[in-house]
Amino acid sequence: MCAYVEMRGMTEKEKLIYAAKARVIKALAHPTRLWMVERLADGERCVCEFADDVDADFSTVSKHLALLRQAGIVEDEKRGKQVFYRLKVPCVIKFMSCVEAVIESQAKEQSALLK
Amino acid sequence: MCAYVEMRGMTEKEKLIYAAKARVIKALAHPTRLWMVERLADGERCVCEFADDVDADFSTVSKHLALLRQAGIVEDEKRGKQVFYRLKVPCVIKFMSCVEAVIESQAKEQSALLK
DNA sequence: TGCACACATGGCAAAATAACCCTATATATA
DNA sequence: TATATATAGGGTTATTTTGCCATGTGTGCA
Repeated sequence: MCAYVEMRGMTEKEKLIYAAKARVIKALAHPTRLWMVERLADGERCVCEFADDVDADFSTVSKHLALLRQAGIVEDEKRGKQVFYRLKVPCVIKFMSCVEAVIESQAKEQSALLK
Repeated sequence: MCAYVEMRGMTEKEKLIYAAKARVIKALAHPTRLWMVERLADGERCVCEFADDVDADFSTVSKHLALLRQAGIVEDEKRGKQVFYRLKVPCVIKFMSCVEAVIESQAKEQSALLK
């Protein structure tokens, strides 16, 4: 322990809150799920559309979408034989530009090293 | 496969991009790391401050911070015996309000079920 | 010079995740 | 009603992540 004044431990309530937040973010932390979320920014899509586009088993795609639904990021609606998914809280899309900023900052650093 | 017109598979380049994005988001997808990132919004902190606050081994805290650094989210600076961490791309903080919105949306739904 | 502190890192075991295959369910359609 | 289609969910295995311990490194101080 270091000799510091202002100590502020993580309370029990905070632990629960941050676990919940991490759970939402974790749902976005997968290439396929991230891609699907960004596609949903353009409007709803059914599972089979994703299954065609993504190079993965149908059941894998279905499970990814289920995970996003459980996290509260998307919602689904069954119409006929198909199930359509759409963004429930569209603000998640806005975050992507920041993620890109992180990557660009990294890239800039990397290229600076080569000089 | 369903009978749909507009099919747009994930290109190889997109796979790389989304893997990179997911890597950044994954760095945030942990309760302890998330908590540390939010604390850093108030200014830099040294590792030992976190170690005092977080209920985990010192080495665990150090590894979490290393992971955030490798993801390009924080940067560190050694001053004397201590290493100080600070946010490198502060926009990540703005995302938190959206994550909270997701959780509130979920909570609202849950309580609606009880009526 | 030697010691104590602040961190980082390698190794390891447990836990969580991911992706496949297979089966079950619901809905349109013949 | 039988059948094909669209999707969900269980089971299993491989991979990744997590967190602790032990150890190594650098820095200030006695």
